[in-house]
Amino acid sequence: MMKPTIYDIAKKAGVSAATVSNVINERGRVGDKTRKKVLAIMDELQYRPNTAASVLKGKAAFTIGFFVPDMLNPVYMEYVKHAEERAQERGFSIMMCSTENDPVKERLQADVLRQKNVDGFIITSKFQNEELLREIEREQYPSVCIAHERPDFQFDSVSGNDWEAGIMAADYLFSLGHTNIAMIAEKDSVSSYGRIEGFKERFRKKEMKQPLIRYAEASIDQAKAMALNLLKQDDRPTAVFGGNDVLAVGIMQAARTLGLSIPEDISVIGLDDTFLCQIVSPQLTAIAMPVKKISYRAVDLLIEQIEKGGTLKSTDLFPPVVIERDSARKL
Amino acid sequence: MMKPTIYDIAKKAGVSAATVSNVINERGRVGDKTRKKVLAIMDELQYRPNTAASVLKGKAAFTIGFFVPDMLNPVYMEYVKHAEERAQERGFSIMMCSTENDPVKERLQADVLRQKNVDGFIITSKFQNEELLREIEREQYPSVCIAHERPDFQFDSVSGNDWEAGIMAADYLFSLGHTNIAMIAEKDSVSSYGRIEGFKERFRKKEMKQPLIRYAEASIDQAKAMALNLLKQDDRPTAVFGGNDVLAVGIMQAARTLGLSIPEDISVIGLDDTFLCQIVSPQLTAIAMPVKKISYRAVDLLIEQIEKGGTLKSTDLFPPVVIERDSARKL
DNA sequence: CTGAAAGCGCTAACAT
DNA sequence: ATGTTAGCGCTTTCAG
Repeated sequence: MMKPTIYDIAKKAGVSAATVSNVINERGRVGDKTRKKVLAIMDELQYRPNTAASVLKGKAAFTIGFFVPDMLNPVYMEYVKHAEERAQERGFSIMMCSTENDPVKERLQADVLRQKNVDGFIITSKFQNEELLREIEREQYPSVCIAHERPDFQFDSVSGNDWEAGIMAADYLFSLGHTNIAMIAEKDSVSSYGRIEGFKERFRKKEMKQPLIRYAEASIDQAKAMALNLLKQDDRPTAVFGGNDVLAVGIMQAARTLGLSIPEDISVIGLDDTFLCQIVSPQLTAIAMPVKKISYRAVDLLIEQIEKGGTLKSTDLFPPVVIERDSARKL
Repeated sequence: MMKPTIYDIAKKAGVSAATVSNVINERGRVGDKTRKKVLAIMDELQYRPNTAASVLKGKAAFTIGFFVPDMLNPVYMEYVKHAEERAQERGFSIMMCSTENDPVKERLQADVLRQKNVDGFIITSKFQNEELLREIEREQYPSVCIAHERPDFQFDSVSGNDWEAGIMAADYLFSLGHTNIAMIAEKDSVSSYGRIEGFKERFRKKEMKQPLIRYAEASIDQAKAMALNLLKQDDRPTAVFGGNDVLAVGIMQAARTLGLSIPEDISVIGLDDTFLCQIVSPQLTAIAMPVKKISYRAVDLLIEQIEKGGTLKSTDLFPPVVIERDSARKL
């Protein structure tokens, strides 16, 4: 017994397929008893419209392509999680797609998803493939960038305010009396750049000597290695700012292997406020990015684009907030 | 300028659509120069076949529906991650879908995904909705269960050997000289049940008094609360086994708030070996489930079902292995 | 080796 | 208020 089609319903209800379609889509005028009858039969036969057919007719697929660069940093999983949650509420599904920051994969998967008629893209990090980005822009393919502004492109973007987060990190540490402060920042990342600039800005304003900044990939081990190096110096900083939580965890581990205790010997703070912060010990004080809000807004924006057609070119910036826990102390 | 269709290619190449279809699908006999010409034009016009159309014709959608129960336990994210990785290698995409262990959501989303013509399901935990499961079984909808055997259903399943993992946990702790051991186990979970039974089995075999077992949801806070209670007893255990890593982290936090140091005052071990183990301090000794292998195998099995049609009814069980780190010590 | 034609399930004018 | 019809882009016999 095959899955019932709209014709099976129509036949059984003694009406035409068009009428069934009309009741499904609540379009056109349909008599009240006709509607009820059709509805009853759909229910009885457990009818489910075939999305492929309506997509072929030009309707939406109610599916969003979601790109993540790498799963090493849990913040991306948190973005996916919340986006899926919101998408479900809005009647959309998420096709998840990890690109490993590889321009070839980006191109491949973007093509695959477009073949599959996903209605739009959410991009959680810088695509390496600028050509692809230009193409998406040109075709006005509905897309929004998360945590990753691209002033050079006509994309909607929604992020936490990285620059402000950098500032808050500096100010918070200053307020604790620290002056000899270092930062370990993520390499090659747009958001990282904002965070660094905000951070440095504050030192400049106070006419203090610029903080030491080291760069690492967003991996615990790399951060640990950089931090080890940093903390072995003669004039060891009293506080280290991790440009994201993963980096901060690496810093904590470095401190521990050097026998430095946190926060007594050294303060460390993170940025993002992923669940990592609550798992490490001591729990990590961090500048929190409103990840959930960002995801929700990105999904809503994208759906608006899909419904209205075309890009809105809005740039939403959410303010960060500091979450005090136990990894930083007053000097 | 619209996206080119197969007809555009056909016209420009001076052949029929059927021929173009043949070269795309490498079917039928096509002359060598015809093929080359068609290929060249496809490339030039950046032609991408529209999946909706071929799905409508009855071909595969190259898409897998992946159900996760909740994102609180990172092990599910690790399953998704690896499944997506493997799916991509095999030319499939993943539609991720979280069900929050809610039977209504399960039903809703399963219906949605079937409408969207996903080729099969991967289910990472017990569906609450048995009726749905029976339906999937009856329709022979390609499906495989991960980490979640259902002997009562005709589903393929691939898991780590939970029973053996429980045994290994007990044996490992015995080998360290512990005898007063407790376990905090996850409530209402099929895998948890196996883990518990294996664990108890070993005590029975040794004719020791049965271990204390407490139940909690897979959340750090709940585990912590249970552990707090457990560790305040007069006859405090010298080792606690967390039925999964999240639970183990909760136990560690409880120990810490009681001023007990790990592993000096108390040993704790986890199960799954998610990245949590490497983040906490001390790093967590754990029984490792081969999550990556499981995901890969599940994807491969599912694709085999999709290609061959119908279920295979195989039950793959991967052996766990203990990963020693720093959270347990010899008594 | 290649083409003509029918049809997958649904939608949207346009008729009635 | 409902039905007729054409067609979305592709695949697949079946002829030639």
